Amino acid sequence: MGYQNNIAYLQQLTAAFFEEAYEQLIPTHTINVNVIAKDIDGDYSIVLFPYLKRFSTNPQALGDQIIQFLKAKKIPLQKAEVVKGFLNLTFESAFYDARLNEMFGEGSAFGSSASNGKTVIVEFCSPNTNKPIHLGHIRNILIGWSMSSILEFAGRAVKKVQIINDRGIAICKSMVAWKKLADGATPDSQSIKGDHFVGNYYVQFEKLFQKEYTDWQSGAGLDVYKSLKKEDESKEGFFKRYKNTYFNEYSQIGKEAREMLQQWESGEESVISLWKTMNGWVYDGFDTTYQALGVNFDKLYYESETYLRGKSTVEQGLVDDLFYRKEDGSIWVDLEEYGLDQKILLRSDGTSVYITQDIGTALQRYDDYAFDQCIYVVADEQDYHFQALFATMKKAKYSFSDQLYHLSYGMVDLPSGKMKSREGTVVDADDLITEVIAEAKANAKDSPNLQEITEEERAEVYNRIGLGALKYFILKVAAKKRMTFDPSQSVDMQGQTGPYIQNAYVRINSVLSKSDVDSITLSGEYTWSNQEKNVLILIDSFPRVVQESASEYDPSKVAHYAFDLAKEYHKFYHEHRILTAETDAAKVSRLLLSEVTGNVLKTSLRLLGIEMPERM
RNA sequence: GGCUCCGUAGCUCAGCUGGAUAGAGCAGCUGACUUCUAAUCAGCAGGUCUCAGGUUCGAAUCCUGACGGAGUCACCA
Repeated sequence: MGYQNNIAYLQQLTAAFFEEAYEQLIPTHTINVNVIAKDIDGDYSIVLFPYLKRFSTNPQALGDQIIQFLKAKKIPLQKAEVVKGFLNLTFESAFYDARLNEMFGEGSAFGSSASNGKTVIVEFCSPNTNKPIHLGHIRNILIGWSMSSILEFAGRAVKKVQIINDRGIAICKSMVAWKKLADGATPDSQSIKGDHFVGNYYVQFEKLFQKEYTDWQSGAGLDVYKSLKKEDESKEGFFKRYKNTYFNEYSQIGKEAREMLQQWESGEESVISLWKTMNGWVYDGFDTTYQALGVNFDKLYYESETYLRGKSTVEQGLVDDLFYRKEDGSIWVDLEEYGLDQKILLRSDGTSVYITQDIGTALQRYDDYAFDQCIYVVADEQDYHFQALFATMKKAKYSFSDQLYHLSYGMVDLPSGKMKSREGTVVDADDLITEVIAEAKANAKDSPNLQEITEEERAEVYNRIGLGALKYFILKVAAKKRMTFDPSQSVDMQGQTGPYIQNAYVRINSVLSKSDVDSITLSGEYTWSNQEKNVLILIDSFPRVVQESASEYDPSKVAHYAFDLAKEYHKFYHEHRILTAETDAAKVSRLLLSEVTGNVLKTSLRLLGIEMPERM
């Protein structure tokens, strides 16, 4: 846990220099230390430009001063020179032996931070219970899961939660359609996964509704069109716009769904019972998908259990004069002081809206965990909603309102454009998972390295490789950016992919298993090559990458790092013999380098929710 | 229209708290497996970092403005 990486080390030394030579305190993190580009001589460089004016000196003079300082401190430098305003430093080879020994000593904890005593809640996934999980949820889940792992590794106590949108008009639609059409069918009787089963009835409802609406448009709806249309508005445009109003005011089947919602709210026993049954089917289906993805949660919050608390909180806020009531009875909050708008908190009929239950849920969570931070992993289409939610909590003076954070990620597009359920272009999560694993199997089944293991073990290897490809493909893109998901690219296993990284680990694993060397401590007998130093410098930077990924809420940093490291290792592997190295010193050095690299690769992928196969 | 985000190679993406000659992967072309796992490696080719100004020793990165794309501005979630 005490590992200090080389960049931080040099920053600290430079700060100490400025303090000693100029009696100036310069914050260490502002000192610009970089790993030197490959084609320039040296390991690290300190950028001197920022200090020239301030200390009225020139690069050469300042550089020389720092060099003298470092020499006096007995820093093991092999070379130090000033080049065009940069102080370029090369450590002695033996310095890296010591660093590698340290990294090895940390074992699988290398890169982690000691607990900082903070509790962080990460909310992710959070599906509706009326349809199965799709590609959009997968990105959400992978970001949420990975972020949780990274934060935990970086020293926080993490609780993974979801808010399940288990009530409301959507699930009632599925229930109405089931009652009309199912004739008692169940997921078991039809051999369909529960969430898909319920989702099918949701689709059936929409079909019935659409037919009813279309019929109406050429009958009674015509008069409505004529009397309400805007100037020059086409029939098509009008009826598109009018759909919600039709649903609420005219639709027969819409009325059935709304009545069911009212019966639900008033606790009508038969409705509650059907609701429980159908949601139960959905949860069984979800569980299967979570298991396939290898994720789980510490606690599930249900909207049906938190919305009442949201309502009463809003009503109390009205009494406390934080909110106001309009003439029609709806309750609003004025967020202009936060640069936002008026926002509705309760409908005129007293029922709750989206933000209402979010208020209740946040309070419930704070009661449960007294969190230091609560992170909501939700797509960027809801940016405004979360601004409004957080501002409302602030206005209501909740102590934790500044500890709420919206991890806003970009939505997933297909090469053909946006996913649209109406056009059937939504990529189903279960299908996708099945497909990537099948692809991995197709690639791996003839591998000579998988012949000696059992069928079960082989299946596990296909699993890890397929999911590794899928997860890496999604997580390598910066969370906040919108991404294009090309299904054919997502199953690629060459180049910048999960399997490429897994392959580097498998190679290491294979070499280590053939080695006869037990415990190793290096003592500088071997001089590292440049390529080996590239790997050493990279593994040294791992703790820094983890910190960055955590503080920027972005798993893609870890993803790119894992690839960079695998790439450097593959290159090293080609250029150097390990088990049959020139000398024993070279052999043990390379073995230790390989082992630490393997550790870091495994940890990196674990932080992304990807498991390593032992062979492939 | 207001606000927010995005624009880097044919495609998918890094680099953005200012640093050295803008990088990967895929796709294309050429090579390397009797040798520790070739899901690998080496090489070739591919760029007006959307555009125009500004800030400065230095700008893909920061500022301003345009252009292009997306999201949002619901008594939906």
